[in-house]
Amino acid sequence: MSESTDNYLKAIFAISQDQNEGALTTVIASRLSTKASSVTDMLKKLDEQGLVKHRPYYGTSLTSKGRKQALRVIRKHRLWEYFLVEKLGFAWNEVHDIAEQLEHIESDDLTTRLEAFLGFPKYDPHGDPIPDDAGNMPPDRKTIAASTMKKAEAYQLVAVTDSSNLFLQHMKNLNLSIGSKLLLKEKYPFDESLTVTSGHSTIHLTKEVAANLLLIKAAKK
Amino acid sequence: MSESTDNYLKAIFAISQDQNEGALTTVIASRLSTKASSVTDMLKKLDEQGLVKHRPYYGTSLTSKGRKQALRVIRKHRLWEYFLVEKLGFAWNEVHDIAEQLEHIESDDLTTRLEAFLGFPKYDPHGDPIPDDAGNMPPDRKTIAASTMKKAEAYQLVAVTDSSNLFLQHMKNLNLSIGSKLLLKEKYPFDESLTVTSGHSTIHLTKEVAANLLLIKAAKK
DNA sequence: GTAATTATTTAGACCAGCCTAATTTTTTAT
DNA sequence: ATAAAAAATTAGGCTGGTCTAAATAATTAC
Repeated sequence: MSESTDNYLKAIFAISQDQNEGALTTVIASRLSTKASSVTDMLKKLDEQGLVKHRPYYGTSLTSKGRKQALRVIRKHRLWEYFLVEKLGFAWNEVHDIAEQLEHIESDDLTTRLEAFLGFPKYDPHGDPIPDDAGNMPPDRKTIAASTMKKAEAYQLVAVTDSSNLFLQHMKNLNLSIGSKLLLKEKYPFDESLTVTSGHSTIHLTKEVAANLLLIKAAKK
Repeated sequence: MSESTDNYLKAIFAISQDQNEGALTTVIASRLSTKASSVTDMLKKLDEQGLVKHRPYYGTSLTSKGRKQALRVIRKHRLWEYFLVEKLGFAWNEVHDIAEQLEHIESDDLTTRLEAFLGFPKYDPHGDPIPDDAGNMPPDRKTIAASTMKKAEAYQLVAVTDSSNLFLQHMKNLNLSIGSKLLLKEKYPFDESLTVTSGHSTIHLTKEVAANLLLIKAAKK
């Protein structure tokens, strides 16, 4: 399993996640910043190895073998992100590229020891679930977008839907992070923006921002 | 800088360490388990990049740029080894191959944070010195081989000269590890073996083993 | 239903890093 | 000093993964 193989499997997994159904060649290409012809070549090889099922114009999907491998890589990526933030003190918007390298380290023993060392975390610093050794995701948290917050209810920010550095940086500027406790203060129907309080500060969330923040109801405090 | 480049630089560095003077092509080849012709190819490229100075039949040596890069890789390798043993609980003879992968992760920020997280260790689990950020090795400890131990003197095992898995495994069987406190009990001139005590147990060291154990004088206890 | 657009594949090439086989250069032995 | 041995290099080829340019297939627009 080369690093390139891992990256293709991860990309196909991610694409099949949000847009349901198979991943189109062009979509894979754009996600991996590569050319469609390269993707065609590679998919042929992955298909031969039994990792994906490739059907032109319809989409490529992972076989169970491919999905298992993709989950292994995602597991490693998220555990390392957790390590980088919780143990080494990185800001959560700085860790992606490093985790992108660490996820390719091969050693099951390392992965299980790392997981134990970290205290068996279930979600990474972006709020994404960490698969267990068998590839099972932790139970879903019933999250709501910040845009649907209600007054007099306490919330906790547990995940974001946009993990781009641009958005992560914006959150940092707003002084928001995973774990922040939020209360709705005001809603502005005109532009669908809202203000919330987090601790002692008040934060204004535009419609675009609010849509990307996932919350759970929290014990009032 | 590719992983392959790193590995060549490391190999040349290590060879120049023990056998003084430049590394011969065949020696590099055998150390990297590759063929002499491949080494020739690669040395040409490294020379063009200003990382090594290659002189046929005489030996290849690192330029200061090459040495700097080699030390960066060695630094990462040894910090990761320390991490694997001290934080993840690996046995010290299990960590080499994993560190061999981790050493190629690119991020100076990661390296400095890791170093701080580990408490600025000066020696790795095999007793090898860890270069600092600028490539400086910690001050030499004046070690002696176990074969020159004297009675009524307390010693501590701080390093080994053979880091092969075979030797490391043997040490584990003997119940010896870095940090062990040793006292000479008896010397047997016939086969140059000796017996030492470590805590409450007595250990018999053959000539071959004793030559590979490096000790410092320790406070008596 | 034909034309235009979009998606995909093929053909041929490149690069890093490795290989084998053959050859050349240097060193060593006698 | 010459022959044998050792060290190094060259020539040519392979693989994985990528690319560009050209060709083909499917979808969509009208």
